[in-house]
Amino acid sequence: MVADESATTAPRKKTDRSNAPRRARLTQKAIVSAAAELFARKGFGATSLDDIAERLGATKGALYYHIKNKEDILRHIYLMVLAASEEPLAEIVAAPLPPTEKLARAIAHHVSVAANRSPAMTVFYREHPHLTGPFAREIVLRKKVYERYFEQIVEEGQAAGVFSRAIDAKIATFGLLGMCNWLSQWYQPDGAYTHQRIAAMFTAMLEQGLLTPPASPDPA
Amino acid sequence: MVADESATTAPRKKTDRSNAPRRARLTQKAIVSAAAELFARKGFGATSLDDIAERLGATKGALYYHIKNKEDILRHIYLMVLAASEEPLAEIVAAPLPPTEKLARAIAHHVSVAANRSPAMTVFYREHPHLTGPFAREIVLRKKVYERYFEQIVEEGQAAGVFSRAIDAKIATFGLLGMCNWLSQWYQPDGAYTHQRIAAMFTAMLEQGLLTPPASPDPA
DNA sequence: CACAAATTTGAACAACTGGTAGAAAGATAC
DNA sequence: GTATCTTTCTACCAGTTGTTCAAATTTGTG
Repeated sequence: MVADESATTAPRKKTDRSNAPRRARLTQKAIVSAAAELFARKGFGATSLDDIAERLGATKGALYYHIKNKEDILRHIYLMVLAASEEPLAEIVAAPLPPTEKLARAIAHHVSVAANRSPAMTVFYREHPHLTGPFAREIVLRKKVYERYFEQIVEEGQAAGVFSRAIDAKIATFGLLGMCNWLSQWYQPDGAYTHQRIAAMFTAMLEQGLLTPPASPDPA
Repeated sequence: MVADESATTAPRKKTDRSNAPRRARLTQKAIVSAAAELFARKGFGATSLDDIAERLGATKGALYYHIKNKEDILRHIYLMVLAASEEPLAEIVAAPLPPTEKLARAIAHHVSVAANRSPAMTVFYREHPHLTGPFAREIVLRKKVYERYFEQIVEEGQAAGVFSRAIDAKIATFGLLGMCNWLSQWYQPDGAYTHQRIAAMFTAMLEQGLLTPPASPDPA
């Protein structure tokens, strides 16, 4: 185990790099996205830096040239999710649209983020206890701001009379967010449903409900 | 702080042991429920057996008299959740009720489980990758069976014409389950909402939707 | 009291953890 | 070629992990 044939993996010396590049370039982005997958699958606490390095075909030591420490990787995952989420939603809320349309677009946006950044999203809603210091507080805050946008849309709809006041805006918001966020538990990119179709159905469910309209007195 | 008066519920065998036992008895149930809270808060991978033992005022070694190993604790958490969930739902589905009523009761049941067994539920939906072997497969199966009950209710409603066919039953099910399961992320037992009220609003949302009924042509 | 069974202890263990230091390799420019 | 800078590797540290186990302790019973 100690005496290994180092000749087998001997690094090619000089210029001839015509062969396939054995070693993929190690970047911060690659580390973060590899870590996101591992964190999503095994959890932050159970994933070691060795695991991450191995997955990238590198060694633990190399990681530390690109990242500060383990928590720093987690930080980058959170920033990645927030960067993809916040701005588009803020634009939708600010746009001059009827509440039903705002809700539809907001759901489409959120579902799309959840679907495309699936591992990072899983981590986002699972590993926040492992963030410490001021950054942890910042994330909680930004998450609340994000969720508040949805609540605003619901409230707007209620004020305009298009959404029922019988349902508490806060609970409605938690409900619709749960619906979307739960995607990360079952959505498969290569599955039978596109995220567009899922978003459309979620919107229909939330706006019209499951019940068929009471048999309208429509004489043929 | 350590010694609770178990005398109140003590089955009191023969000799009168009216005095309080100095050391709280270490039981499998106590271990599992303490572990559930810690797993929910810090994650399975980041929670050590020392943490669990310390919380119970015992030592790590003592745990092994009551449980086989760490994964065994997790197993018990899963069994606990399933035991509280499966049977009541099966009864609701089998009962001779209209689909809308079945849906309402199923949601009420599920929300109540999620609200009362909060830490265990959090663990249930978060730590399944840490289950290994045949037991892991069994859990996946039973979870699917459980979720299938909800799907059945939706399909039943569609067949009866009371639920719209425009919404895929599978997606509707994932949506409503997400709504309920997300509770574990925000529900606080001492908060402003009882789980009954939450369930009622979720049901209203899912059945009628958020939209106010189209202004009925109701003169006067 | 004694005696046995049930329970807990505390130490030991091998394996692994996140993190660090420094040498070595590779690339780039002169 | 030499010099410089970036990137990766090896080796190691100090601490923690899950697990085992013989010995000590507590408990129930006669």
